Amino acid sequence: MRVTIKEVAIEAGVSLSTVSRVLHNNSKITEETKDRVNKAIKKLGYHPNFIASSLAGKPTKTIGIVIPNDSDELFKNTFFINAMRGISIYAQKKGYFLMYSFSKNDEEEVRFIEKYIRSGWVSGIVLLNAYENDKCINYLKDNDFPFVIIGSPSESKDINWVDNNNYDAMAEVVELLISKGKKNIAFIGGSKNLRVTKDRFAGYLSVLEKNKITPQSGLHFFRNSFSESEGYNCTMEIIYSGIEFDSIVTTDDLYSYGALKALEESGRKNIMVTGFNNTPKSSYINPSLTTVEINADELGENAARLLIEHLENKNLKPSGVLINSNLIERETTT
Amino acid sequence: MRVTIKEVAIEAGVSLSTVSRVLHNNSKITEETKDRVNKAIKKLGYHPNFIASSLAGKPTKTIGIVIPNDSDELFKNTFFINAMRGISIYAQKKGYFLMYSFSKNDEEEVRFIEKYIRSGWVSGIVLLNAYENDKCINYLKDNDFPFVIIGSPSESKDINWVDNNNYDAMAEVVELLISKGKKNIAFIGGSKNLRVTKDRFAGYLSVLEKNKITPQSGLHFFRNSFSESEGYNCTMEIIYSGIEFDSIVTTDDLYSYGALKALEESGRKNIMVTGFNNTPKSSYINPSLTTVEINADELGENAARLLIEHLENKNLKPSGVLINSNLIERETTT
DNA sequence: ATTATTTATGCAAGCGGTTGCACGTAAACC
DNA sequence: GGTTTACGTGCAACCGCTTGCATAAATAAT
Repeated sequence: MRVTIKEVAIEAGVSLSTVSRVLHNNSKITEETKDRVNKAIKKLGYHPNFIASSLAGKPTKTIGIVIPNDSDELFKNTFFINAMRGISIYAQKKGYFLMYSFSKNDEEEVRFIEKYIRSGWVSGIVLLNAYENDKCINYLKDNDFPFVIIGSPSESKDINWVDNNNYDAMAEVVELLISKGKKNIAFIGGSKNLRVTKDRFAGYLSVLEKNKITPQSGLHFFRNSFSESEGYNCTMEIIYSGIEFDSIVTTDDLYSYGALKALEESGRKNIMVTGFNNTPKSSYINPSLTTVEINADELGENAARLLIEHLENKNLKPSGVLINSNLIERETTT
Repeated sequence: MRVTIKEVAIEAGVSLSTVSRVLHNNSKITEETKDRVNKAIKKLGYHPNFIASSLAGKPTKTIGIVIPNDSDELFKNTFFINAMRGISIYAQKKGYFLMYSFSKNDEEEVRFIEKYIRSGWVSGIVLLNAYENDKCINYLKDNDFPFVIIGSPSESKDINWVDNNNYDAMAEVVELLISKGKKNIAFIGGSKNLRVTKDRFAGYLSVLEKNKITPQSGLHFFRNSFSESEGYNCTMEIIYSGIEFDSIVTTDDLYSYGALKALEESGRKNIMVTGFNNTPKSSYINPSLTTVEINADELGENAARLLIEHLENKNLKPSGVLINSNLIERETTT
């Protein structure tokens, strides 16, 4: 059997409570008894039993991570592992345990969250949602359970979130194109309902305005799914429309791959293209794609920080954190 | 406060023990009381508290996963996330929770394992070690703690492991080359101390022998680190040596990338090259690389299966499982 | 010296389940 | 009809730790 607090108490000649107090050094214990207890702990090789400790009321110091498993897109894979690693870096530093589960769909996602909460295992949850999942958020809010979401919530409900500074990131991209003499910049993005699309589009518009360029709605595209073919189609639409354009920015590398394909097929030269998310493929293709690295590690790390801070200080107000991204210049903008 | 077994007992008009027994339906309880209890459970929305249950002696049904975090290369491929997903698929089906931690180095790895065990949280461990880590294995064996390792142990110590059928996989690769008329096949692999290298090399030799081709030691390379530059160097060595060769097999895509570079630089044509691990880059480069998909999902899934089976049946003997891989033919072998 | 105040430590009641053993009742036996 | 057997259920101890409250000793105040 493992060494328990009881053996330590006997060895040190004190009561169980004293040992427990030494362990949490919360009460004023004489240096002398503290020493005795610590020696006993060392001598017996005692390690506290977290389960018992949790049952008795201490927080579990465990965070549950829920990962959607419904998307095969590659970038998400590196995104997830990096985010998970980021979370682990902060959590481990703070002595927290990490649990994870992959969910096939929204419904399962809620079920897992429920299980995490009801079982008593975890004291906080990180939602690694690439997109909206109001079911989860509502469930967590209804249960008043601490959580943080990576990605911004659609409306600014008062919850904890961590996201990129999408406005600035896209602004930087557009600045780059303008500095290269581009003026007619097309925009291909996801659904306009997504906060991320709105922010990136706003960043795009801001730079146009700053440079006294009138935005042309004929160059703006919002699609409901992320895929190469959507990028291809949008680009073809522009070409057929006859609207003048000299460059394309997108909110996801996938769109850009499609755009590049369309440009090549239609023989259009000197059109600069940029992407978003720095997917693995972006550096291997020819020409290599200028894109934005979103720093998933940092997103994860800050998500963990935010959550743990709120776990340890219950009356902190929910807040959001913006993480900077890096523009990676490659061949499609030269 | 959450609903406890006590409220259920009162609601159903039975004792705590009866409710507990219904929950585990291990003793003979009348259908009628069983019904009453189940109704009460449903009515009150009762969910068992795993923490209490674990304290009272039930297994935690939680598996700890330890991931080495010391190599950035490892994060370029999707091995880990896929293995983790594979593990989750089986574990979740069986109602197990999953914990993970990234470790910076061997030492930290052992520390995390120790923490997992001593805290009482986990009842089994999956080692996601790309290579040997005897410290961990020894620690786990010394403590007689259930675990499984993904990758084969160096010697066949009696432990649970899951690995690819590296012998057959490499044999298939070499068969392919021979079927294309190749005879002088170079081999570039990792350290010969690694079981994985030994197995793949053995598979390679077996096919040569079967085809009455005499292996030439001048075409065999074993390097201690996995990197593009090692692959480059080995290939250059062959070229300088003047030994005739018409193809190269490697035990990792990274070597192959280096080899391709060397071949291109030196203007050698018609040399077929194959890799291993199906890294993302392998399909994007030009020419695309013929390689072997090792099916990380399946490795993970089977690791979880093996571990859970042993957890639930203590007197099972340790065993190993071989997972098939798939040869992916691409342009470097056409 | 006596009483009031502080302080370090111990006591014991939980936290929410599990389970060996005891017990009462009903069925089975002679 | 009385005794044995089997079976379903309850009692209570326990898992290892936490913590409010009580207590005894030490210190300060009068």
